[in-house]
Amino acid sequence: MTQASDLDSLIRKLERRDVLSAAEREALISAAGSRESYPAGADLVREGDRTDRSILVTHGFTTRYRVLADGQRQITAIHLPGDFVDLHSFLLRKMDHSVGALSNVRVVTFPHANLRLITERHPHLTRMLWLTTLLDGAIHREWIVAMGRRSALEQMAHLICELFTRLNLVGLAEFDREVNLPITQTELGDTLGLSAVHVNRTLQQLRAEQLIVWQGQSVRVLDWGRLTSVAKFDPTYLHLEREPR
Amino acid sequence: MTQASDLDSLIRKLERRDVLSAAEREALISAAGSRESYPAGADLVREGDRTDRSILVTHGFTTRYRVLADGQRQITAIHLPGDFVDLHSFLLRKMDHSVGALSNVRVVTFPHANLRLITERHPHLTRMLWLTTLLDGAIHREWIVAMGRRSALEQMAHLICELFTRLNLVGLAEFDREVNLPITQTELGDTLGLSAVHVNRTLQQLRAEQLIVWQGQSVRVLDWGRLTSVAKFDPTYLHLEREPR
DNA sequence: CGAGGTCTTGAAGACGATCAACAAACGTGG
DNA sequence: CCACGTTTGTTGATCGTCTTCAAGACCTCG
Repeated sequence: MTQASDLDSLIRKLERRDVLSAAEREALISAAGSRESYPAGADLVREGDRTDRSILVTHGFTTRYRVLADGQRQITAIHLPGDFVDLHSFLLRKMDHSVGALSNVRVVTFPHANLRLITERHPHLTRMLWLTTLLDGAIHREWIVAMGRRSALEQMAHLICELFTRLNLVGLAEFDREVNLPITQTELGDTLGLSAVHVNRTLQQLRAEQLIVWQGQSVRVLDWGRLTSVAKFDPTYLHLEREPR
Repeated sequence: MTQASDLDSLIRKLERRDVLSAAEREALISAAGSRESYPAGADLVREGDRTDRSILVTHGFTTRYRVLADGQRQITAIHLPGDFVDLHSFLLRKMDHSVGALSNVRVVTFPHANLRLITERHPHLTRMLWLTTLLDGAIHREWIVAMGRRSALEQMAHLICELFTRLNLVGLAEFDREVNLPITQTELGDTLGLSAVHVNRTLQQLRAEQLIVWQGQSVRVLDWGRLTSVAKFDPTYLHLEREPR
């Protein structure tokens, strides 16, 4: 069964934005269903699926992606522990994208029936769950800005800044230490809308400018200040303030 | 004061996705606050604002946009009548983008206090409002796919297909008739992440291929089937099915 | 009628894609 | 523990899409 500690990242993420009552934490824990594991490369959900549950990542990394008719692939979101991969399926019902595992992942499922109960009994907790999907939307908008108006170098730097900040939030990154990012250059290309070759050259440029070290899955930011300035990274869109919501 | 008919587009948009009870329609109407008007070019909301209300467009077109330090601009959403421009400000609190009027617009405001009451008394209506922000997110994802993996021509065709479909939903477009789109080529460029010059050439190509006629603000699709196939437009992401949510 | 915004066109150049080949790292089974 | 096959990363050369710059036409509205 699900253990309370599985929800630590989620609760940490929520409590960064507002206070949760003990009753709300309880409600969240009792809404959780089964634990599951998926190997790297597996699909957790497929485009077109109609599921009766939403999935929370507890360990590992996943992506939302779509594959076009000609085989081209675009990743539209990267999920870290504490992120729901498809909370929107609770109301959208039919998946308009797939969800794949970047690394081996462990998840906890939330039956939609239980989520519905939360919306009927816990207005504030409902708003907090709603908030997590709004944060998704804010990140989507930032990616649109990056894809539309930033160079490959800026875009890459921006993604690294975002991932570090979000990982830090759930205790998985310190800004001056190396971090584990299980994502290949091909996947980075599918995320940023670039070719894998150009991703490679962009990373080399970031390395040449002494901004990062990226070897295998280990990434280290050498100069956070300069990286954020290259990226024009402003974390406002992550809404990190704790306030009544 | 707000008239019930101001909410027609919103209610039409919601009822396309699920049934609303009379009590829910009432609750929505009584949650509405003042009516306001803005001239084309005005800002309804500015990045950094903390507002105590959310805005619903009843007439006209608006955009969400961000301006980068170097003056570059990126539009991240286009709103039609029946769309909330910033329902997310109810929970995100601080705006991470601005909202501008593409045309003269009329709006109805919803004080956050009233929205909060809805979340406390009307679980299903709350889910429907939540749903509208999830639809925003789904559209964002589709734009990310378009920006990352589609050519300028495909991207432009896709945007036209999306706008026609969304306008049709609120009774403002027939697929074989001309439609009023108050958006300049510069603004199209800021939407698609292209230069205004390239937007111009892309539109000329769509015209040369007998797909559209676009003169001033009047747009007419000449061959919906071929346009959707050029755009690889699949409306799944707009979640047009009516079902329990 | 004039002025500012919008649209259009041409020329040159940059950024990133594509193609191709090879090196390095990884994992799997023998 | 090594051999081998596969995935991932790296490099060079060429190509194409889209950008930038610049100028002129058109249009709308005071």
